[in-house]
Amino acid sequence: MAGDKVYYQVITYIEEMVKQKKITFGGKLPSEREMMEQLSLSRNSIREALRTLEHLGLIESRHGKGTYLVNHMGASLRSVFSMLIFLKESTYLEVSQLRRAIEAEAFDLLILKITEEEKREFEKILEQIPFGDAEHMVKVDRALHNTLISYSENRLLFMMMDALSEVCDTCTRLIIKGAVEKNAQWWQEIHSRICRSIIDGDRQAGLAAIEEHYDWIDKEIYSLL
Amino acid sequence: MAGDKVYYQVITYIEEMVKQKKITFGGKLPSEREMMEQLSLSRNSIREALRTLEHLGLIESRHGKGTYLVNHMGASLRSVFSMLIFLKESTYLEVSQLRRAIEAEAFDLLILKITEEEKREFEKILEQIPFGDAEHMVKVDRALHNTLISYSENRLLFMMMDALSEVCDTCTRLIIKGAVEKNAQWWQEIHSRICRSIIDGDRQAGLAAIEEHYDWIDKEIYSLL
DNA sequence: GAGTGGTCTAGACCACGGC
DNA sequence: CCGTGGTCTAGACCACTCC
Repeated sequence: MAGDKVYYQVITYIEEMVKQKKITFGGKLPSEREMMEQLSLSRNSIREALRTLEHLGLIESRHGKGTYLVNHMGASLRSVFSMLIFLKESTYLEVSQLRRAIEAEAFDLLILKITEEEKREFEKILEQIPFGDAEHMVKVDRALHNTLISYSENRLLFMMMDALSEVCDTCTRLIIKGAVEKNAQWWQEIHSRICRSIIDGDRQAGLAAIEEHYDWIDKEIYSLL
Repeated sequence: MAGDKVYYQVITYIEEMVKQKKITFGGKLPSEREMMEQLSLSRNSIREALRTLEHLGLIESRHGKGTYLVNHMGASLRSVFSMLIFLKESTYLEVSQLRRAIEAEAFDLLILKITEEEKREFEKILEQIPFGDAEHMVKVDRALHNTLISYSENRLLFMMMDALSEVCDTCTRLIIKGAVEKNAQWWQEIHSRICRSIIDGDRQAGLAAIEEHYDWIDKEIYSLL
């Protein structure tokens, strides 16, 4: 966190306030004009620093209200990933491979510590799989993957998956819709298998289903290029 | 990438230049004073925008020289992860679990497309495992994990692993050094197994070894808390 | 209307890099 | 010495939110 530029003073200043718990998430920071006095810096420098922190996901400036301490690190990750894709420094296929890794790991963690109550959640999802049109199935798909990740109880995995999902949202939607239209039965089956393996605590079957699920997605991505 | 704030004009401006290939990585952008004229914005706004892009990893301002288009997205990721840890919105254990996921996936990709030449690289590493002190073994460890990831040919996995590694660098170093001192033989064996499984193309054995490797790290992290 | 962020003005000086 | 980024000055006006 070190640096020679002036705005690091602002960052340190805010970090101190966080450390000493003078502000917590959702709390309001001193106004720009107030920080200006307290740190004897120009408003320019204050604002440059705030911009940095804003894009780090630590604060949010609300017009007419003030600057607030928030936790939007997820959005930060998202913008970095978007930039990577934009600059072609990464591809959808690479993103998909990372998603596969995260989902498999989340599944592994989930299987170890899932409660009966959580299992019932998956039973509900399982029931919803057979019915509905493409739109409905996209929803069920999201619900399943989301629940899987969140019950893994690893906030980092959750945040990563969330960020990555949004990055290639349109791409994914296209693929999923294509899938449920062309191959609805297979799609239903693979998701049912994932659900059931969670409920039954069958690690091998679950991982295999996830593999198959992503193999298919990767194949589709490949065919889109 | 939309937004109402003025500095989005600057971002769009630069994005356009990138799209039209007027500048490439390493290239120099117009000076702040020049952009000021071209976009009819104040220098303040230009600079706020540049700060945003700098912390996104897209540009770098060099004092006395100018602003350059770069690719430092890795550093951006790193700072977000550091912030997460700093704010206790994530833990070393969570980071370790993500690393495990990435490494397992990289291994999977690697196994599919490794060349004979690349295998020889792992043979070299394998030879170096038995010799040396703690310091040496830390180096070999790095070399192995690094080579594994980079041969997976997924730049995203590589970048993620790189960012995550630096975030918990001191923590990891401690653990590894502890390992090679307390349990050198086990440490050597597990790394040998990873190498051999790559050379032999034995997916099951490799994944098992990686699991074991990270199980041990997680256990150590747990005992540090 | 008071307070706040968003932006601008029209300059200025310093520190750094390259010629 | 010149161009560049880093920072500052001492204001200003607008748009927004809350009371």
